[in-house]
Amino acid sequence: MHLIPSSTVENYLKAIYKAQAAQDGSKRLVPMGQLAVSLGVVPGTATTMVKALADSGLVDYEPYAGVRLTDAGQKLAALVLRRHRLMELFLVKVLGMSWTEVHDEAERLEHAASDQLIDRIDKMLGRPSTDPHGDPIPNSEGAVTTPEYQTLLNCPLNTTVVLTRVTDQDPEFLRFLENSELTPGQTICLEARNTAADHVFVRGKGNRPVVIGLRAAEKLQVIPAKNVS
Amino acid sequence: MHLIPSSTVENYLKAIYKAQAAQDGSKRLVPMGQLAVSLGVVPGTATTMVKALADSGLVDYEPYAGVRLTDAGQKLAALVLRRHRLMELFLVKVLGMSWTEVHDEAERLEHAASDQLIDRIDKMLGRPSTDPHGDPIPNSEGAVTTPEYQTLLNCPLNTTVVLTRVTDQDPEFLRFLENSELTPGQTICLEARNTAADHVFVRGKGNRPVVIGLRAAEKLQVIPAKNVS
DNA sequence: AATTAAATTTTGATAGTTCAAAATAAATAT
DNA sequence: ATATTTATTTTGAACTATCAAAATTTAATT
Repeated sequence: MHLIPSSTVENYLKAIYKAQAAQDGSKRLVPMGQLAVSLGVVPGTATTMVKALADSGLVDYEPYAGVRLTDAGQKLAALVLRRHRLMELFLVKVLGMSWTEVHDEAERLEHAASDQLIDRIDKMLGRPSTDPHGDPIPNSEGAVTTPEYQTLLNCPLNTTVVLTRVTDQDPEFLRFLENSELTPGQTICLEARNTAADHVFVRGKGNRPVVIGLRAAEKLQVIPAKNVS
Repeated sequence: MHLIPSSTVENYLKAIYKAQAAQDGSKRLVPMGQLAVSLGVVPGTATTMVKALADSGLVDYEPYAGVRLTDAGQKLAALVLRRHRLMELFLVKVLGMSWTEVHDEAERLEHAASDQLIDRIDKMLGRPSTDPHGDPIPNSEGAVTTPEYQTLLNCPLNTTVVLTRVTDQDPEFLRFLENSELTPGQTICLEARNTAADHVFVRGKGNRPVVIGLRAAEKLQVIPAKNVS
């Protein structure tokens, strides 16, 4: 019944949260198989844990259908993401680590840092709203406002846009972006999109043209250059 | 046989290390009961874990006698202490936390921080040799030089000395010291020592006289004021 | 030396997290 | 609608870390 939020529990909640966020607003159930894959465990393990989470009231579980966070689970997950993202930004801003490599470090520290420490970091960074990848940072109550960005898949052509968020944490991918001058905050311009060829043409800051596949293009979120906040 | 150094393993090694350091140089065996108490577990638990540590070659274990770190165990323990102490200093120096409260935070972070992060912190702090409590910081090879300080129990009377190390991490005790202006680095003077009354008289910086018991006095380590390094 | 007391080890159980493989349910294809 | 594929759940087992309580060993007393 009463489960102390261990690292494992926090990771399950986080994975469910991200899966829900990825599929739309929320509502829909996350299938067990997908959850198991994202956590790197065998399906049966996910079933077992999810049943325990359901007993603790952190998720709703429908056998053979999937899981969904309850309000309590949602809040807890958001607080884990808050710790993770503030930690990432801290590692970049204060310790000078590369934004391409902070993910794994933060992945471990997020379970060890106290709320007090996190709040201190938050204050030191000036209560930031996004992390180095452009992911929104939930507040200390677990509330987040996730702006609806366009991606390079659906944004207008030949318009100046600002690269705002990168939804993939793979260091290799991030290093590629860095080498291509496609980093969050950069002003870029989508010059062509070819569905048949499965690629898009982006012109980055240094006027450098880069070709990337549609799968990767979808991971780059942008806003029109005019309403930079 | 091959045991991955979990937080638990690291904590056992650290506890054995500290017990050895507390009783003298090393050599002698740490009794199981003492180890169990310092880790907050039941004696049988300590026995079980220590046998596993012995199987991994991290400790020498003699039934009914006690444990002692092997060279491998010693090195690992020192590296955990390195992480802990650098983390403490970092929390104080960079995040502005109080030296009286960083212990528990570091206790958790020391198991999550990568060597890479620790080295970055080490560099940022200028490769410091001691933490906020005056405890020496092992180098990245696990080597430490632990100076032999005197304590308020055996230092000369009416001599100016520098409070150099405090060997107790209890926040309440540390806050008492802070309120009494007895913090590491302060110049103080031991004006009286009374074994019968179980107390000593110290005059701190602001000329403020403080009386403390011998048990507490033993936790305050000092060096003569002249050879401040 | 014999007895008592204290410390240590064993034994049996439990909780959390995981896997492998068998059983079952749901979805898809024939 | 029946068979087959795919996804999910169950079952049985393992591993880590722990405790309670019984058994044993060592140390201390009488």
